Amino acid sequence: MAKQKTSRLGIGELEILEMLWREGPISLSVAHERLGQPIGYTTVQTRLERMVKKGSLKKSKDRPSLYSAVISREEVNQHDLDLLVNRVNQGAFLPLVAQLVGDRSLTSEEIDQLKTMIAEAEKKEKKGRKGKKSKAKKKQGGRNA
Amino acid sequence: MAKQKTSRLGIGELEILEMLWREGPISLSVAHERLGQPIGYTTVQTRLERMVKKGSLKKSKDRPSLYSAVISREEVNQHDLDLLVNRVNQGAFLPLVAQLVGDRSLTSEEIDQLKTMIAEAEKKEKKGRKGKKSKAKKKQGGRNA
DNA sequence: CCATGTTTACTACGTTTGTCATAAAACCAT
DNA sequence: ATGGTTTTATGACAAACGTAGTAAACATGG
Repeated sequence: MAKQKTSRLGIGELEILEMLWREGPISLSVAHERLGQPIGYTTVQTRLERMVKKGSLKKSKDRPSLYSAVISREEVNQHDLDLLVNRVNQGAFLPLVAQLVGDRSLTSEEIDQLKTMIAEAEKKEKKGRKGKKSKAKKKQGGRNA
Repeated sequence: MAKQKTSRLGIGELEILEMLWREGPISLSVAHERLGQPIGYTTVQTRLERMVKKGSLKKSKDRPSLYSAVISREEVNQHDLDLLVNRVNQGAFLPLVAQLVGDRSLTSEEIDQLKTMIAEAEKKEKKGRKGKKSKAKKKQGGRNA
């Protein structure tokens, strides 16, 4: 199997995707507007078209064609998150959570949600520990090589 | 205020940085080895040099020059994490934590650490609530029109 | 039908990035 | 000093990207 290209989207592509995620399927003219930035009309067209060609966007058959993202915000986030996790200490994800949690002041609601989340995880952990004999954590140890 | 360049590092640069983070200051020849991949010697040289020129790496004056990352793993992670957070529902970070926590089976140690982490945050929250009057999270609604 | 405005297609150009070849320089063992 | 090895310096080329101009196709009010 081919070398699993890292396939990270460039910042430019992300910019387009972000717009489409929040604006939904839109025409080129609208895209140009919504993108704000002092950027040429055909420039946006080119960027959009290239992404269509690469498969990250699709274009509807409507008269003013509507462009929309093929990959969801969640998928991209998941992917980026994975890359991030694999970049931190041998795949440990706690440092990331720590950064996430430590860098902002949380509201008590958020704290509650976090607690719930942990409780969930704990329940799962207990079950896993009882049901199967030592599940051992997922493989993400030594990357591809 | 100028438009806050997104400045995301490309995947290629990240690859180099990752190597340097884990290997520490190393010479070109070592870098070539450690990078593993079937890649030409001078290719690595070029990539390294370009990054030096751009300021993301620095080269020592030793005889076989040693290359090292200028930005830390933490800084990059922090930055990427911020971008990620801003991409998720209006800056909400909980979805990310949820993904992080939900996608893997945690050990009880990890769960403990998470609890500790939450406790910390809670302490901070209480204190903040007493000291200042309602923090109110800042929105990040419309960009530059 | 036709002038005019909108949408789409095609072409072009400069920069960045990945890939590498050549070759000059510096180093080292004999 | 001399030849082989390692390190460093340059030059190149193609693909990807951001930017945008030109023009063909299409739609529409008159």
